Amino acid sequence: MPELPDVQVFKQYLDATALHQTVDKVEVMVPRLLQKGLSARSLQYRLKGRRFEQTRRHGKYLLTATDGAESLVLHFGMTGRLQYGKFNSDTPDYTGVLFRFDNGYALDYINVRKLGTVGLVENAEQFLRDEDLGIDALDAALDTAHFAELARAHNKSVKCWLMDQSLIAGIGNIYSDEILFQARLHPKRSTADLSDAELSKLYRKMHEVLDTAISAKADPEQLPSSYLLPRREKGQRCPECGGKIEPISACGRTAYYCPECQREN
DNA sequence: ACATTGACCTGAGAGC
DNA sequence: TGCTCTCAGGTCAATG
Repeated sequence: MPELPDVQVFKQYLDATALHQTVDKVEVMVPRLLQKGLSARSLQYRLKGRRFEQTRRHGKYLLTATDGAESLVLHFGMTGRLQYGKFNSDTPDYTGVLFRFDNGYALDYINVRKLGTVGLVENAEQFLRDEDLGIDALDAALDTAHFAELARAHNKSVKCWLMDQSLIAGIGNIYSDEILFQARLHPKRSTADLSDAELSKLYRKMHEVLDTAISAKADPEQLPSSYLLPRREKGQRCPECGGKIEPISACGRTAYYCPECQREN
């Protein structure tokens, strides 16, 4: 689930629930989720008594500054999510890390597939650099000129390029499909070959899709009927032309697209 | 440089 | 019903 829109929704959720709560205890059920070198003991020790003060999202990462010097870093992998509620001893299935607050509530970091990260960093900016993350897809500094420049500097398939977190952070397999469908571009087109008009449309559609998805709370059911996502499956009908949606292997993932609306040339 | 593959995990769904 | 196979919204390392 967690690409940029999903993580933005998690951010809003955390803001509305766990923000300003004081951490009383941290329970780590799945140690492998912890950032390399971080022990459950250390996480607990460093967070105890701290309050969650401010959140920010960069790409697929959610960073939560505490009232101390450190920020909590969450990455959700493919199946991570958050759940806040009154603490009771039988935690939900798949809770990886549980942050208990002194008000009797707890924030669950839940992750079925255990691919994800819970970490603690001193310097958020430094962390983002260390992770080699590019500019956030919705950062105002990423204007259409910068976007085009990034595209021209590479010669990769446009889907691969959109998903490359070191160039633009936040877009994954699902939303790259939607953005490419809305821009009517074939996933395997090379970024170096895109015209100015195509790049400009791609930029606009990237914003449109991400904004729309956030407004829809990242729920495919709530997306406009012109969107691919709710029909992202082999043999489903294209919302534009009624043709069949096809899978194609691109970038080591399965891309779904409309061969009619998204021509290769 | 760029693309692909397999690994890391577990569950859901398809097919037999 | 139960088994086996494949696949899944993420990233990383190794390989062509």
